[in-house]
Amino acid sequence: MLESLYLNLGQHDALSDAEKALLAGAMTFERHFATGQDIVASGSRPTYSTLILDGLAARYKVLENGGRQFTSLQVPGDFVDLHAFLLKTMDHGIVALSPCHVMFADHARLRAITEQAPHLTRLLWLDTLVDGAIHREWIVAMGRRSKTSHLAHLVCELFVRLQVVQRTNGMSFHLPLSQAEMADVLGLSVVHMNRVIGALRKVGVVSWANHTVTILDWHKLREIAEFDPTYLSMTREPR
Amino acid sequence: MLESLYLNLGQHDALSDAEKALLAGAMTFERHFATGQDIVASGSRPTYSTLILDGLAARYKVLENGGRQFTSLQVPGDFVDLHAFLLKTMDHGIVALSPCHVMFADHARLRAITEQAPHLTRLLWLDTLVDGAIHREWIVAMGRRSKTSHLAHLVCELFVRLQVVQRTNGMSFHLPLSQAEMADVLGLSVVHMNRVIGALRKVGVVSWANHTVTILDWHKLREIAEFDPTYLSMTREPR
DNA sequence: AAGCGGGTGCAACAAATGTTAATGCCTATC
DNA sequence: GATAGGCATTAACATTTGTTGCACCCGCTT
Repeated sequence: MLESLYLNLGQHDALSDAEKALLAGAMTFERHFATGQDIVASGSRPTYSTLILDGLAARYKVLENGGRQFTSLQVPGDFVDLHAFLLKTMDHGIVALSPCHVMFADHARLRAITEQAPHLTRLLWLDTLVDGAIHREWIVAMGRRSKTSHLAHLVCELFVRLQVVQRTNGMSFHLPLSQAEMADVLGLSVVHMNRVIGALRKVGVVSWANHTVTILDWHKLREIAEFDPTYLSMTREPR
Repeated sequence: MLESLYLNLGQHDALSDAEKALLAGAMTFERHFATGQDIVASGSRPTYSTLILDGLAARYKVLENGGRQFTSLQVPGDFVDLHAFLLKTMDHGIVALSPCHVMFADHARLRAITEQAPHLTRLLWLDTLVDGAIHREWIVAMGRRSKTSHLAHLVCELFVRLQVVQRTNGMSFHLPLSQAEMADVLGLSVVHMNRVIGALRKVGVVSWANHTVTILDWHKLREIAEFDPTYLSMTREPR
């Protein structure tokens, strides 16, 4: 059941059986969310953190004018709100972008892990640090990349992250977002999002239909994106 | 000497004298950096983390076309690269935006803190989580705010953060960035950066000259920015 | 079968933003 | 006190991005 979490945390450093047991012990109940449902509400003060077992979710904020911006995409094996364990108050919401199967980790038990299991604590901390590294990469993409490059970068990132948790199929992966939702990821209008996807298609690096993205030319895609996966910390070393 | 760090960490939860001593004990030597110097190089694998005692620094990435994007601004009391303690490899550089006085915390001693001082460990973890929260707010600003609102939001954020570490002077603070550097924060051209600063001046909410920003109308500025400081976690509560 | 709704795709035009270039004001330096 | 360089500011023009509106397709319901 927690295989994705073990794959996710275990990509950075070895995870012992005892540590896996501690993680499993922190888990409480499971739940399913339908597409579009809020998994965590902005402003709430959760007493548990949410692990995605299956499905795709996103963090988002909404402005007064109604504009929505996604600040991250979360794949299976990700804690969507591990930060709330210490930040306490959610300053953003989390929405299910597909049917989501999740499991809740109790904050009191996470706290016990920080008291008794330093190495596992560091791995959980690291998980949130990688989150931050992804945020920084998104900031760079939004500020200084062309929109085509930004989208290419996102495709590279998602492919690599999904590969870690074994959610890719050859060079394809499932991406259930509508173009309107993609626009809220890149910070564009729907019309322009459509243009940018068209541009990536036109140069022949991806096919994109029926919510399935297939990378046709990884080398060229990576070049357009200037994608360097260093920020994902995928090397296994002592932490 | 470490007063800014204590103020920064202590804003989220009480910091005991024993914890202050542990932090002080993790520190090694100090150093000064001149404006424009790299404090940490991209791609390096530091064995210590850098605390800013005084001055302003920024994280940045540079793209192949020469474009630079700052991903954060760091004020006194901030660890600029605490994440490198666990991420190991720097995927971005850190540059001094003013003369910087810094002090280095040894990673081996930070690791000892994670083994022996769970509460302090959580506070350090929290510090990196607030970093992430700021990143998310920047993503929203870049994606969905008007440029004027983005700049207003940045001014609000910097004012509040500098106030915590007692670097404000009434409603003014020192901001040593040139407009070209500001453009690399907001992801704009220099010319447009100038237009946006002009727009904020024109509505009379700030004066901005000689690297000094003065907030003339906090209420209105906050309104333009839709600034809500929740994401900075400035409430003191058990963590 | 007809109608509805959501999503994609596209065209025409409007607005925002980038580029290039010029001007003027400082300050450091010789 | 002359000069050069960095920076802020503005203008004119080019490019990118947003807005509005519509056509089309597909799955679903009536």
